[in-house]
Amino acid sequence: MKQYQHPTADQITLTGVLHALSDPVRLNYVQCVAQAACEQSCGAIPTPVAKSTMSHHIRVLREAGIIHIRPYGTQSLISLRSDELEQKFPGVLNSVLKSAKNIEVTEQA
Amino acid sequence: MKQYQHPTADQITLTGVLHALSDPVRLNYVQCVAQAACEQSCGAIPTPVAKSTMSHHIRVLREAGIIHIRPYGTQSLISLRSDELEQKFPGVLNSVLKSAKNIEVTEQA
DNA sequence: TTTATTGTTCTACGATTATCGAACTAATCT
DNA sequence: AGATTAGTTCGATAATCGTAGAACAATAAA
Repeated sequence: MKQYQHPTADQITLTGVLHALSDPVRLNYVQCVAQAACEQSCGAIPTPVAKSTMSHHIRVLREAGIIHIRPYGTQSLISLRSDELEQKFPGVLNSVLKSAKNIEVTEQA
Repeated sequence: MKQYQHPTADQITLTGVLHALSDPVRLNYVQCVAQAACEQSCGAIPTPVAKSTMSHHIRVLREAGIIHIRPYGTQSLISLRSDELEQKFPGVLNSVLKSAKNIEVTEQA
């Protein structure tokens, strides 16, 4: 069974988190996972890039400590480490996701 | 008199802001400017890198819309565009700066 | 006018990053 | 057992990034 390494809370850094969220592909991905409010398989989320590129981005998000990956058969189930991030960097993830959501709405106007 | 181009509020992007803040040198710099609570000259803030590197970083912060630069004689006076950023991305800058400050305190423990 | 100060730009380098197609791996389905 | 599915890794490319020393530019001080 494939096992993924996730950083402990101590290993998560603010600049690492900001860096991971500063890429539009990754920010959009995290938004979609957040909106789903439950574990999503990798492929459940539409992506504008190749599968290999998406694997790369998901690895960046995992290594930054933003997502948790749970293997489930041939799928990888993704969830946000919201609680740990909120405890470590209060308000950062939530405010970023809210702003990203507002942008989405504004751009659809 | 040297004039600096600053992006308008419309031109400021969330990923641009996150990218600019994801570098430790720039995050530290923005923290120092925030703590000062008034315009600082470039050189008033200690930096761990060469002057030319710092000029580069300051340009990135300006182009991301995080800081405003006002030439003042041979100096450049730096201020945070806090209000505009708060209006556009509520809570993002403040929560990031608070977390950065907490890290600073924790690391001194 | 010359010198000093502050900060910028130029140029270059090494490292990192995002991208993708091809090939691969592990689990599940038939 | 073979085929399918989901996702990963490999290897390559091009672009971006952070770094710095040297040279420069604008302003102020002497």
